[in-house]
Amino acid sequence: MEYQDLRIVENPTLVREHALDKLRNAISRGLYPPGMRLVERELCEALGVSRTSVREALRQLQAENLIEVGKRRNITVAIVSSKDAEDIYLMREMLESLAVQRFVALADENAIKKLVRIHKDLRKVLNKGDVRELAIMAGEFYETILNGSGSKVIADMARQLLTRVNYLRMRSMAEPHRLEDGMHEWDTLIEAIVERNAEAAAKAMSAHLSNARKAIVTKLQQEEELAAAAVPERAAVSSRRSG
Amino acid sequence: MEYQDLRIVENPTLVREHALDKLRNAISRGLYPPGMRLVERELCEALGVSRTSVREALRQLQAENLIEVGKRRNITVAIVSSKDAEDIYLMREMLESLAVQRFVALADENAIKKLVRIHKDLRKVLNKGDVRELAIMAGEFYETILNGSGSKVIADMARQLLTRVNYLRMRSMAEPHRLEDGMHEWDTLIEAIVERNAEAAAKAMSAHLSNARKAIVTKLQQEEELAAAAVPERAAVSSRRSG
DNA sequence: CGTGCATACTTTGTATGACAAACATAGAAT
DNA sequence: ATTCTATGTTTGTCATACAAAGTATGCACG
Repeated sequence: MEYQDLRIVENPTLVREHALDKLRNAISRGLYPPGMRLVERELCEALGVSRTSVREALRQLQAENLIEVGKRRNITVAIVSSKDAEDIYLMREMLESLAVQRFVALADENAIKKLVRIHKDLRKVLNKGDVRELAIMAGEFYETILNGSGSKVIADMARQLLTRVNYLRMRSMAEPHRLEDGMHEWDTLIEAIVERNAEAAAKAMSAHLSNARKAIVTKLQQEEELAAAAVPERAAVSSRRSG
Repeated sequence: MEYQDLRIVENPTLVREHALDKLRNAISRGLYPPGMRLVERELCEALGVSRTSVREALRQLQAENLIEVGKRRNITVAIVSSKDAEDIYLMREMLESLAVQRFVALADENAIKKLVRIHKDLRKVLNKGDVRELAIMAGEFYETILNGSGSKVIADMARQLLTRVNYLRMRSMAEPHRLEDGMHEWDTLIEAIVERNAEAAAKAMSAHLSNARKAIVTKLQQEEELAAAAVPERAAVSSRRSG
């Protein structure tokens, strides 16, 4: 007779993982906005952990492109340029349309029901106008699809990209026009998923992200032009006279 | 008048970066093969650096999916399953066909000449049959295209994927049949690039990676079946009776 | 006034040493 | 042979320490 596998799923949550999560969240939801300087000792205090752990977390954030190390070694929250955003959205388009295609092929009824539920909740929250909550739920929406795509490789990569543009997404949602459009695109997407039409679902996802890309890139370009006009040149070089 | 930017490009090569490079290379070229256990203190000795630096390097490798941390916290070189390999190659197909498309659109004569030169060298090395050197040059080939794609975001991601399957690529090249095919595919690709036919180049790249994918996935599946047959079941669970 | 220099502070990179917790190993005891 | 025990190994975490580089402060002097 065989013994069953009774092992407890150990979850001693490493300190560095905890720190990593906290920092990643802070960045992705804009609590630490792009360009903000991150000082190790301050992070230690904010997180209540040692420098060792903070530094290990920072190395992971660095590999995830969420922070940048300047030439003077100082660490700042990464700034996503309009060009970067464009490429990231192109990649999301490829990855997530593939992911949703697989989701439709693989998902059981429960997964689809979950998606439909999130979608309904989204509608409700939309009417309330709470952008923060909306962003979180939209995140759940994507997450459900990624989880159901059956590919850890693709899901991981898509998640990483999503995190990088999460702050931009949130700000983009603040514009009511884009929100309405996005909701319609989601409607189409959900419809295709419920009908288990993989092809249509992939197309819908692709269209949705393509539109989101255009909106965000346009907005970023405008901001970049404004910034360039306001500070004629060499703005980034002189670190002194910024205040 | 503007002051020129005279700053010296500082290159104090951080110890942790050095360690990271060394480890990444060791893994990607199979010196540390998949599944190998990595012990921090041994790495310290091998690299001649402190545990602090090794651990920071390990965190980056972890974020790059080149190593895995087991439930017992032990670190091993990541094993790429046939399924992972398939997904990675699908992503490479998407990314690198896009990259080469852009390369053709953007590249100056020099970049193209460089590519042609590498291609010629590849032919020569192919006849000599030195697989290691071949793999390195093929890497340069891809790297040149990625650098010329004009997108840091895409290039980074593609590089990361390439690193993950680099060991598999090397082993795949050991099979002469696949090598010949691959060379022909490269011929087609180079031809399209020289003619500055972006569309054709993208197609050629896609076809090449698709073929490479099939070859590698098939091979991996065979190996996995063999391994499964040799060790009936629960092989991964009992860490004791393996020796 | 502001120019220049000296001094003190800050931040990062790196190394060490310490210790607990989780495991693994080898003997010892039954 | 099974179980218990003592000992070693490995990782996770912290606290320090210090050098190098950069930044800020402040003072003296023409």
